[in-house]
Amino acid sequence: MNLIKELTWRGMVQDIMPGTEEQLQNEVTTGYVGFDPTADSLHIGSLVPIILLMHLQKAGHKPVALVGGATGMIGDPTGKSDERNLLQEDELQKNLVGIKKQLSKFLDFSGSGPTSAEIVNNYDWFKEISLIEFLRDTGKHITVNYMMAKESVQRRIEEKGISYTEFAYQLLQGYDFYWLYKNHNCKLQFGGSDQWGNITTGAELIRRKSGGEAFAFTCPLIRKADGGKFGKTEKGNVWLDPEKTSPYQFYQFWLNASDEDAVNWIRIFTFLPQEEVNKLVSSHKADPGARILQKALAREVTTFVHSEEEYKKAVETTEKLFLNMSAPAESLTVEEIEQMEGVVKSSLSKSVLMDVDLATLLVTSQILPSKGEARKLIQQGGLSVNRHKVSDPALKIGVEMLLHNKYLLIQKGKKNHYLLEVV
RNA sequence: GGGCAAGUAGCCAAGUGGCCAACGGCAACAGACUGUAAAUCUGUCCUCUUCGGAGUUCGGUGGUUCGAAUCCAUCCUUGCCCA
Repeated sequence: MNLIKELTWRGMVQDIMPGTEEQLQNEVTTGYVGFDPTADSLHIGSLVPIILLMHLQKAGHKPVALVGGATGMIGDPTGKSDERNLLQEDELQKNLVGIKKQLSKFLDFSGSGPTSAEIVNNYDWFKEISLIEFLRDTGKHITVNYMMAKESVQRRIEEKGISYTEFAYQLLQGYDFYWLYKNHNCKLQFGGSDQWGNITTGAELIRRKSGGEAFAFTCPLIRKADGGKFGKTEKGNVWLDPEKTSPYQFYQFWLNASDEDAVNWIRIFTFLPQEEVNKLVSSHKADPGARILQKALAREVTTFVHSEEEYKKAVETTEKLFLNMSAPAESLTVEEIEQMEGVVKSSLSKSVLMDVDLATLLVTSQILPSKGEARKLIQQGGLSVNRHKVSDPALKIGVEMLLHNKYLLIQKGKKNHYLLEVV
C-alpha cells in the first residue's frame, strides 16, 4: 500500500494537490511539516504531524521537521480571530530547544541516509534576508489579490482587521517551502487542513520563482465527535512532556475517549495495521462497554510516547483506582498505595492535618482553591475520602483515618484522585 | 488629520440612571444515569465566606447625582468611511 492510500484509509488526508501520489511513487521525496514554537513542549495536537512524518519515513521518504523560529515571531493569523501577542525572543528560544528535544525522540535524526530525518529552523535563513531583498525577490511574485483571497485573511478582514505583519505571514511560510525546495530538494509539504492556504502560497511561489513543481496534502483537524476541542482536559492541554502531563494522566486521556472518537483515533494515532484495526473496531462495536478500542488506543499511544514501562504503571494505577471501586481503600496495601504512579501526590506535616476540618484541609493541600468551593463540592456529593463519600464539610480529620498511618486518599468527582502523605 | 461606530465576566452577547454581580447562549467544572463513554437531566460558574453575608467589577481617568455599566468630559484601543 502506498503512502497516500495508507493515510487515506486512516482518515488523514483532507486536501491533496494533484500528482502528489504519483510523485511519491516515482522517487524518494523530501517532505516537511512545520511546528509552532508557542510552548516549550509539544502537546498531543502535534502528535498528528509527528505521526505523518513517521509514516513518510516508513514509506521510504525523507522527513523534515521545521521549527518556526522566524515565523513564530510573526504569528500565523490562521484560525485566530484576534491579533496574536508576539513571543519574546528568549521565550521563543527556550521553546525551540524543548521542541527539538522532543522531536528527536520520535524521529531518527542520526545517520545521513537518503531517508534520515532532519530538523531545521527557519530563523536560520530568514536572519540572512533583508526586508528589501525579501520584497524584491519574493514579494514581487505574489499579488496582494492572491494573498487576500485566502480564507484566513478574508475572515479577519471581515471581522476585526489584520495587521500587515500577520498578513505577510503566508509569504514567510511560503518562502520556507521555496527555500527547502531550493536547498533540500524538498517537494512536499503537509500539515493540518487549516494550513492549506499557507501551503498553497508556498507551492505557488516555487512555481513562479523557479518553475518547479511542488506537492502537498493536509490532514483534517482532529475534533471530538461532540464538537469539543481535542486534547483538552480539565487540567488543560495534554502534553507529551511527562513532567507536564504524567504518563498516568496521558493514559487516562486516551482511555476516556468516547466510542465514536476511539474509532477514528485508533487509525490516526496508532500504527496498527488495517486488518487489526478492523478487528478491534468490530469487537468494540459488539461490546462497547468493554472499551476494547479505548484500551488499545491508550496502550499504543502511551507506549509510543512514553514507554512500555510507563504504560504498565499507568494500567496498574488505573486498576487500583477504578477496579473494585466499591472496595474500601483500607484494603489497599502500603505497597499498592505507594506505587500509584501518576496520582497527584502531596505531603503535609502532621500538625497541619490534625484537628482540622475537611474543607480547610482541601484548601491547604491545594486540592481546591477555596473553602466555599470545598463546601459546595461536598454538599453535592462530589468528594470521597478513602473511597467513602463525605457529606459533612466540617468533618474532623484524625489520625485514625490515615491509611497505614500516613496516607489519605482523596477523590474529587469520579476521576480525580489525590494522595496525601503525612510526614 | 476629518467624520461615524464600538469597547460588558474565559468567549459570544443583553442591559442605556436605582429592581445589576449584571438576561441569555457557548465553553468549563461537579452530581445523577452509565461503561472512568455519548446523549439527557441537575447544580456551580468575579473573589472570599462562619453560607447569614462581605468585597471588587462593565476600556482608563476625572466629574454630575442621594444613587452610574447606564449621563458628561477627557484619554486609550479597535473597526468603517474620507484625506
